[in-house]
Amino acid sequence: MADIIPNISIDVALFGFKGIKLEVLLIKRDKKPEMDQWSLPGGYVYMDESIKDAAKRRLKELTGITKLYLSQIALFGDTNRYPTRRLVSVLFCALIKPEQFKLIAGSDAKDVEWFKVSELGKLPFDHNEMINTAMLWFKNEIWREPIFINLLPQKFPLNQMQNLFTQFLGEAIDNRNFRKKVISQELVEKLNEKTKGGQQRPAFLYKLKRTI
Amino acid sequence: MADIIPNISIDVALFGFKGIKLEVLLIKRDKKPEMDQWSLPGGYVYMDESIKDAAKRRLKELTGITKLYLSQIALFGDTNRYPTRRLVSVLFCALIKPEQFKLIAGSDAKDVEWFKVSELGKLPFDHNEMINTAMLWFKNEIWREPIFINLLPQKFPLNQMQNLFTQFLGEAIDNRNFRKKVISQELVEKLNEKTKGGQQRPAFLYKLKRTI
DNA sequence: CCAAAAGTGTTCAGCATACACCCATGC
DNA sequence: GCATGGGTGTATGCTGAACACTTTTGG
Repeated sequence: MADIIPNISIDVALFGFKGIKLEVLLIKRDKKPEMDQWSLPGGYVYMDESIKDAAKRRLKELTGITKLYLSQIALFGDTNRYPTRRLVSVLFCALIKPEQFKLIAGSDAKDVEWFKVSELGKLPFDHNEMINTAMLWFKNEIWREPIFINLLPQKFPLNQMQNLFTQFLGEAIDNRNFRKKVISQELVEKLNEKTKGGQQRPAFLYKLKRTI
Repeated sequence: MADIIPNISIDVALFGFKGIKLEVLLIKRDKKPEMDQWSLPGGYVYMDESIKDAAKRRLKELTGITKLYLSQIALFGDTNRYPTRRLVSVLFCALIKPEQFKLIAGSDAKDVEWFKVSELGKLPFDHNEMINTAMLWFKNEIWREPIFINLLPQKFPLNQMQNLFTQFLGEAIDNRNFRKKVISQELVEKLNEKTKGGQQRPAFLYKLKRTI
């Protein structure tokens, strides 16, 4: 069980949403190369473990969560993507509700934290490209399989959902059309509750009718 | 240049079309395991070569063709997919016009031949699953990016094109709707030529207006 | 009463689907 | 003349896109 595949790694882009800006989980590296830099959490694959199982394991180590939507997005195989040796990496993405778990900085991380996707600086290796690839992938999937709904809390106003969609699509959405669409597709169900404590008119809360 | 990445391979599903049935290229293995079995052509990745370059190189070795649409489809990473050691394989697909080149059985193949996709038997390893995955991928892509048009010869009657689409989609297509669609999307252009030598009414030939 | 966000309907165009018959040729 | 595949048009419904104003609350 201790043996790892020497030239393959996995990286996990874990997205979360707390109502305003889409965020991605980064760890502060506690090993070389790129010691102390913030980067996507990665990991190796054991010899007797499938690639996907390695990603699941890594995700569990980070969040404690086991049952989760996890999708293989792309393969990064350029010769020079990793400085010290030839390493091919498989990118996985997952979407979580940050409220549901507590971050755990594993043995190879000094720290772990959420960063707003729109405010990221330069990350080590090809990790910026990985995040861009993931965002593009979500953008293409967004109406085919609205998996991003896993990011939303149990109850939420529709404007929050629309805000989330907007960030994936990278462009404005007409709110009337948006409401019609999510209701006609039976993605959401209206509740008899409203938001409280805002400075403006309270909004009805909705819950998801589907899970993926 | 001689060193290879020990736990990664690529496999190439090369599709061709001669007017009737969709075909896939298989080689007769000249090495263990599965000696003498027909299987997808595969190969290893050199240490100083990107994954995609390895696929391109392998394709060139098989067909002599260098400029070609080549797409990474999926990763096969189960622990037991290869009998003698842990091997993760990246599946690539390409679509070619069989008329344009001559098959070359490489050093690790006793023979190389086209097989009708609909008539394949059990292949070694997970190669049946690979072909199914590729077919499904094409089915999903078929109208978004009609790459399969690379399979068609320079000039072809529309019924041949429709036949090809039908095989990818796995269901019948209404011929009036099909014609309207490919013409309105400007995929094809009508020529002033007709088929000859058939037993029935000659058909107008078309050529592609787009390449991908 | 004012600022701020919530909420609501209609129209239009384009596209996918369904559907059945006549045409041109070789034999 | 008949068998075989080639070729054509219309009507309908759905979906996505565009578009502006009224409502409700807190301060």
